[in-house]
Amino acid sequence: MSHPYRSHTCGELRRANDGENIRLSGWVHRVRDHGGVLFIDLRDHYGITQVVADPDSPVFKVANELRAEFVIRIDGKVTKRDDDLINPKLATGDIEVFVEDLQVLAKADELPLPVFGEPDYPEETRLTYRFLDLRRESLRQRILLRADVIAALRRLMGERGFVEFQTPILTASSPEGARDFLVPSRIHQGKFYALPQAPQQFKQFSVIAGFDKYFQIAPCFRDEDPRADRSPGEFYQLDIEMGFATQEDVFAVIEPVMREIFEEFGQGHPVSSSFPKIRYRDAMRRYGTDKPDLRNPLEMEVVSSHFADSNFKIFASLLKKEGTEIRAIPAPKGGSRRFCDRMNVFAQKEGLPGMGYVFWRAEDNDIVGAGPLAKNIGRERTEAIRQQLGLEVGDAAFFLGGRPSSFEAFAAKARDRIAHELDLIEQDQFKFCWIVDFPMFERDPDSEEIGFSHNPFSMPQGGMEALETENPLDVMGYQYDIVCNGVELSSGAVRNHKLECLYKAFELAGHNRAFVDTNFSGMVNSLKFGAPPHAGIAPGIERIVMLLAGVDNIREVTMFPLNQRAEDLMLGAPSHPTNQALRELGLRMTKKD
RNA sequence: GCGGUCGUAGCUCAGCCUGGUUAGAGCGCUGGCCUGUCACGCCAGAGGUCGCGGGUUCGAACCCCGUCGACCGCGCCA
Repeated sequence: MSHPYRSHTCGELRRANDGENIRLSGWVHRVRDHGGVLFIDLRDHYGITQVVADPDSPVFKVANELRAEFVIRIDGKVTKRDDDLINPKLATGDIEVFVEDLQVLAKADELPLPVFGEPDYPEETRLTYRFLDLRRESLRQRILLRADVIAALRRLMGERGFVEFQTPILTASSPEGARDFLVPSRIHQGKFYALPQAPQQFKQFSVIAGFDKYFQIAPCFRDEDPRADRSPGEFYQLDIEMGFATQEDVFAVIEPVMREIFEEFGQGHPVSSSFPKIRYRDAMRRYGTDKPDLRNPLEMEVVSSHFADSNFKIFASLLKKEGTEIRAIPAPKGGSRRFCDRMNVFAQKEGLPGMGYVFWRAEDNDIVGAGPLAKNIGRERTEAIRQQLGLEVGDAAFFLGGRPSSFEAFAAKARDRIAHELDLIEQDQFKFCWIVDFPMFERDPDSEEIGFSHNPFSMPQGGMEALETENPLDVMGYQYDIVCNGVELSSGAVRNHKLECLYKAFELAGHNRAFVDTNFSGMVNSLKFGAPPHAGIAPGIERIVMLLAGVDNIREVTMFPLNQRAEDLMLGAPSHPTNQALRELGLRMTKKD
């Protein structure tokens, strides 16, 4: 036996190895002690093999001392199992190994976190003992899935002529965007680096430098509060930028990459054959959100005309104000008072006064709307609404009114809730779409001032001419999001590579040239020396893997995540610096009040 | 910064609404028994400041106030 630890792995032995003398190393997954005979499930990266010890074995006594997660090396003989003893759940279930020698390579204390059986454990424990958590099959498989996805992305991008570059981690603070992580400079005391929120500027420089197709599995750092689908601190993007490219060129690259990834790793669930393009404005109107879940078939419709000057005074008077409308969420098969009341209560819990509804039932061979709202507006208007929404007996519709911005967020939730309750969500598939034509500018509701609504560096549709002649609020950008099952996977844009046009865009957002020159000097400079038209996108890696793995928490697809309070419980980060470190950096701590 | 939910054995949870003997169950752990299990089985045992502090009460896991923590959400994330 030449190797000190193993001749085979724990996932390798088959019936064909019957009779061989072999050596295995691994963790004691589980011991089943029958007094006279002892079964040890031995586990390594590759699988589990059943090891058997009986009183005839020279190491029977040692085997009796084994506990969960001991690391051992065994020598033994592979034996074919009798037909009635085969374990079909194990890849190695046709055989077992009779142990002849056994060495304990490392003992294990009583476990703070069991590996076998994977019982639910508090996340704090799982993060403190992440190395144990990672021994558990389900987390382990998700981390391996992530690795496979990243490897496939590299392959797919490479096949398309994209070249992977590394960009700086110690870089400059960007005045726009999220909070930066700052790193103090020792050489320049009092100055700080910032960790990149994304390699946004570097990827543009790459293309401006003439590298036609850039990509990177890029680490991004943002000091913002976490959510279930948003890790505190750091995350990864498939960062892409292309020279001489239009919006359509970016779509043409990303669509097949996404489709291949989701088809290969998506548990066989079907993937949209084409990715429909939905204008931002239409998405907000139909779904109340710019990241619609297209597995949900419900679409809102504007039904203002049916309520104008009607006897439903709340809506009728509402509609007299500027910028208001009434929208209906159809609810096929939701036509019971019970269901409608439940949704109304849901609306009230969400802070609305309520949600009006009509439901339709059969009456004397006729379809009649029921509910207080139907009574108020009368039979004709109720019927017109039914016709518009294409609803039948047994269906219902819910109504929201006011300025769209005041109810759209709730409408999106309600649409989601209604579809879930009525079981209308199409399960087990990936439905993609593009959201396009985002507005370049928006009016701040408080200050009334016009600012960028998205990325200031995006190319406005219509270019300079549009900026000079159109109402800024009507100008749209070449900006786009890719959305899958209601999850925003990424944003992208055609970049504004014309300096004059960039100045003009900032001017409309209330910033003069000096502001742009000061805050974006690198970008401004790069546009002065022959910047090609270019465009890009950056899908979030974790979001993709979450969808593929079917989990709704980003920490379930991250090997060593920070907790909700942005702490590393294993290594104790963040931690206090030493006085010497502070001195070298020229920093002094002050007390927080 | 704000809101919601939760906090009882190492873990998952019951008990709390309606205060009253010794706070229970399953899993895990320890010991014993068991020669074919693979979620092995059987017997026994250890293990609790009911998150913490205060209040009400003759009496608090239970009611009230405060506080700490976890998770989820809002703000934030161009």
